[in-house]
Amino acid sequence: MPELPEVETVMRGLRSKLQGRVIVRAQTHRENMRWAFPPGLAARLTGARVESFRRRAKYILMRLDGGTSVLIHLGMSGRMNIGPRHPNAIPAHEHLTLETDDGWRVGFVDPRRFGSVDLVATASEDAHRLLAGLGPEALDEAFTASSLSASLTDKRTPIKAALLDQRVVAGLGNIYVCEALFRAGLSPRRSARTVAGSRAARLVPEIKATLTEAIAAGGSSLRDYVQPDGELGYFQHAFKVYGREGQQCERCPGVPECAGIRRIAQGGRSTFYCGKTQR
DNA sequence: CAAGAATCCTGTCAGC
DNA sequence: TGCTGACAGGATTCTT
Repeated sequence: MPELPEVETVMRGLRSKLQGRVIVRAQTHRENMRWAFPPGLAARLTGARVESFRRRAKYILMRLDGGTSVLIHLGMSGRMNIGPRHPNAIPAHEHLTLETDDGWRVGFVDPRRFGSVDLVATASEDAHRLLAGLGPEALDEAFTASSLSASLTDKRTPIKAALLDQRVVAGLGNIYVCEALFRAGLSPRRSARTVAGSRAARLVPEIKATLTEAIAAGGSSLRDYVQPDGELGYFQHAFKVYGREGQQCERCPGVPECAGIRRIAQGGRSTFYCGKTQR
């Protein structure tokens, strides 16, 4: 379920285990995920020292010495697993394995293979084709009500779809869009251009709070962002509307005219919302 | 050009 | 228990 908070938490987990370490061994176990791995990926990783990490939208950037960064996207089903180095067989759907000089083994597992790995020059990371068109980071101070308003002004698409568009704001996915719209009291069906203005002023702080709270939940529930089973980054998080079709929302306790949380399809994806409090 | 649909792939789960 | 179909948190690419 990698949206911004999960990717952030996975990135922090990788940082806690890999930053400053030397990769003594790297192996790919197929030639591609969503796209072909870049030529020489394993060779470039082998012997490299991991300098630092950062996240951009739902991408993780791992900077190596020598001026190369590894660009990682977890897709829909991507996970990072870490554990003591061992000689066992490759786990199912593990496509990339790294081993560090202090005895850890990191595996990138992605059954659905919508994830990706690429190399990019550290000095020009943001010029990579996958990053170049991204909008402002959802948690960056450059993402404001006025900046959001400006990008929604002419959009007739539903606000739900607009917020999923990474060119409008980077990092949100289906779950947190639903959650943020609920908190802001805005209908996911509302035309995006009608959110420009005062409604955007209500929405932006809720987007940020939703994401910040989710990241905090990950940070507080996981030691070094690593689960006991070695999986990085994921955590239990209670959603207010996502996945709660038919349940009473927290704003309508005992309100008879509230039909409960609805589920509709928008652009082929499920949207959850309260028809009474979200307008 | 904007917006919606199709698409990549496998696992899981509900229903029969 | 086993089969089938729907669906899944993404984002690019293709069509309209």
